[in-house]
Formats: sequence, structure tokens, C-alpha cells
Amino acid sequence: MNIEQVTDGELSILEVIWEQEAPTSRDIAAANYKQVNDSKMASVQKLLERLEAKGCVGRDRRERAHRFHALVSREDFLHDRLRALANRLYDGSIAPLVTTLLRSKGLSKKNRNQLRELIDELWPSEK
Amino acid sequence: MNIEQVTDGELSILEVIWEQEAPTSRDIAAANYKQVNDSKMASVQKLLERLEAKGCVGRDRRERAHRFHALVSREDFLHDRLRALANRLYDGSIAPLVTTLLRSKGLSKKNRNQLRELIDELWPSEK
DNA sequence: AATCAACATAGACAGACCGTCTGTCTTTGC
DNA sequence: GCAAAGACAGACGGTCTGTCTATGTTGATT
Repeated sequence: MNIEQVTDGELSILEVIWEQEAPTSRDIAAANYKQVNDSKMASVQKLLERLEAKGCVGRDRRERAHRFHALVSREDFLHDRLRALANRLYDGSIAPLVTTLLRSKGLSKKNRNQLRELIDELWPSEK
Repeated sequence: MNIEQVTDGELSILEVIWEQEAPTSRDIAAANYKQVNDSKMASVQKLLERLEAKGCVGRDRRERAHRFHALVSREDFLHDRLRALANRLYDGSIAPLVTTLLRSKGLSKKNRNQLRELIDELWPSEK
């Protein structure tokens, strides 16, 4: 399950799989390209093949047109990327990431209250 | 200031600049390679040149051996990467990043208390 | 059964990227 | 003036990545 080396183009494929339920390669191509032709289809297949090799996508071959499902969730993906960042920049410590996010704009009041609740929910004993 | 397209090799250069005070290219090479030779020196210079072009590094030419300083802090860098992640995966929303980090292991009890304090410090009125 | 469309698969490709390396010029110190 | 060290320009080789072509395979239609 090699999330780290998922390409930008591959990620576009993944996102469609996350949003749709067991799409075929044609469904994915239709979601990613305005105009789908044979070579675009082949591109999608190639990206799917690589995603499968990286263990991020599974394939159901029962139907003529294979149906694809994610073996890695959007949350898994995010988690992995965040960890990679922490490893690279802060020797694995994730606290700097949290504080940076909390300090950045874009958190609504509602979000902040949700975060407080989340902290209390995850570690109630420390309340 | 084009942080997004900073390469892995370039980041290694940046990290030395973050840690040292106004290093020369030789200082940087020494920190990155066990054994420094002419071509390694040239590699470092090339990476510095590209970092300068991307606006991430500044150069003081007064001395014979130029001295380099960061125009982008480690925190800037992190912030940019986090934002890119949020944009790509969650349409710019950063709340999912925070919750994912809070849910992940690696936060000590001390860290958690610090986070609570940080929230209270940033938004005291909501206490 | 013959045909044809749709999909899967293999392979190659161009362009870009990136760290490396070579060579040349300039500056500094002795 | 000479040698050492640095700056700089340019090119390179390997790799990556999305695209494209070609071929094989399956399933449906007549």
C-alpha cells in the first residue's frame, strides 16, 4: 500500500473512485475528461493499473467492464501525507502541524467548537 | 515565492539554511554530503540557484563566498504544504486535517494540554 | 457462425523533471 | 603571478508520467 508515491494524475482517478460507487474505467474517464476517446480510455486504464500495483485500488473482474474500488480511503491518504510532512519537517512530531493549522485562517467558530468537543471526546479523562 | 514546486533535493538545501545562520554553499554541501568534491559543490550551487529563482532563498554577495538566507521559514513551508493538501482533498477546508491529526497517535499528554491552551489562547472569548 | 463494438492489456513514446557533472571565468590570498 | 576556491553556464542521463498505438479478448447482435 504505497500511498506516498501516488501521482497527481493518479490522485484524480482515486478521487472519482472515492466519490462514485464501484465505477468502471469509462465512468472514471467520463468524470475526468470533457471528451473521452480511445486514448483517454487507455490513459485511465494505465493509471488504474499503476494504482492497483501500488495497492491503492482493487478491481472486480466479474463483469466485462471491471469495477474499481478504493483500498485506501481519502482519510488514509490524508493521514499518510500528513505523516510524511511531519517526518520530513519535524522529525515525526505532529504537534507543529496542528498548531499551524489552528493558527491559520479558515476555521469558523463552529469548527473551533467542534475541535474542542473532539479533544474532550478523545481524551475525556483529562477534562 | 513558489513554495509548492520545491523539490526534495532543494528542501534538503533549505533545511540546512534553516538550521545554520547564513551558511555558504560549502557549509551546505558539507552538511548534506559525507564527501564533498567539485561536482557536489556545483550541485549545491545549482539547487541554490533554483531556490533563489523560486524566491525561497536570498543571497548576500558581499563576501567572496556568498552567504545564503531563507526567504521562507519552515513554518511558511509547512503552511503552504498543508494548504495545498486541504485544497486538493477537501476543497480548501482545513478542519479535516486537524481532526485527522488529533485522532492520530503520536500526541503526548503534554502535547494535548498544550493544544488546549493554544485554543484558549487563540480564542479566549469563547472559553 | 460471423461480425462488430467495447474493454483489457502490453508496449513504446515525448516531454518534463532533477540531481549530477564538466568546463570556464572571476576573485582572493600568498 | 600563481594556485585555490567559488560562481556560473550548460549539458547530460536517468527517471517519471500521462498519452498514444496496437493487439488480444470478450460479449452482444444479426
